[in-house]
Amino acid sequence: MSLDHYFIQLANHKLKKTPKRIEILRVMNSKNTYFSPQELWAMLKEKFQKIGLPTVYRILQQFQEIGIVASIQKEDNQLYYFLCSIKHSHHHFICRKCKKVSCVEYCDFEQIKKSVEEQLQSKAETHFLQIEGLCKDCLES
Amino acid sequence: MSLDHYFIQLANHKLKKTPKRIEILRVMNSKNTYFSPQELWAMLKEKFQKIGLPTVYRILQQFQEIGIVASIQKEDNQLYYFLCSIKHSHHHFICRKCKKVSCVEYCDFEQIKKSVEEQLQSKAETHFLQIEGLCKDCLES
DNA sequence: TTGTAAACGAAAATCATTTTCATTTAGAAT
DNA sequence: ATTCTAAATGAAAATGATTTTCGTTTACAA
Ligand SMILES: [Mn+2]
Ligand SMILES: [Mn+2]
Ligand SMILES: [Zn+2]
Ligand SMILES: [Zn+2]
Repeated sequence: MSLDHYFIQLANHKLKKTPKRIEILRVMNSKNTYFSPQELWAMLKEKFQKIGLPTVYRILQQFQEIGIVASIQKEDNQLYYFLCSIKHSHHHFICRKCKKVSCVEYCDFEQIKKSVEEQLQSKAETHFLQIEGLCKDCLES
Repeated sequence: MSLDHYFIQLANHKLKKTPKRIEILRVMNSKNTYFSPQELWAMLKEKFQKIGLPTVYRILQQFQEIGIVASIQKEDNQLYYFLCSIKHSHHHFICRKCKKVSCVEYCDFEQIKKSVEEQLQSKAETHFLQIEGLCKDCLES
């Protein structure tokens, strides 16, 4: 996706187009993988003489708030973000080898919802689904 | 479920049947809700004059390793555990009001797996699904 | 009853994440 | 182009959950 798309979102939410934000977007947009704040920080330190880790955390949080990044859940309970501008509820496929993240729009939750509600007599309101495996590229290599 | 079931698992894995372990099992077995280590610690402090937080963390980890507790994922990225002895892959329904956790054995993942693998030409290996809503009791009250 | 590995508590360490606050900067207004 | 100001940032410290260390205690088998 074009960086301009993200710049427009920044403007829409009155977030300034700063060098740090631009670089984070550039790095994240160069690969479709998820990143930890520390990883991004390490990459940004190669380009900027001064760059604080809190800045990275802040920017990622803001990007999540304005809906251009999403986070994934890992066993280590740390924060991982990736670019995702889809607004409606959907899910993610994550390659366990290369960390690539792909959006999964298809999900027939109705069956499970129905089963849960019947068996437990409860109301299923939301669901979180994350799929892991090997992506096309990693399967081939 | 009877506490004896858990005591047998302790014995099977050569874990001693200590007062702290017994009490954690008793507390967790008294409600079908999830607990944070800190919550359990607070409850245990009422019964024991001396009880360290690391003990609670250690016991919960061990219980997870021997397959009598499982953990849930929350937005705050902290650890939450609940009693669950089901060995095979399944999912959980969590009541957002009372924190009750129910196991969900039904899941037709084949459809999504097929869709993902076709569209992304990837291999879907594992999936994590967590359902949130209101349980029977909380719906009624 | 005794021996011993396992369990435990206290204290400190670790480490990811957040807060504080003084300084700098993007971008709008002039 | 210059000025102004709220937003953005860095440095340092704080926070808070979780883990490690290590000396003492305990479960339980012999
Ligand atoms: Mn879904
Ligand atoms: Mn499933
Ligand atoms: Zn891959
Ligand atoms: Zn409930």
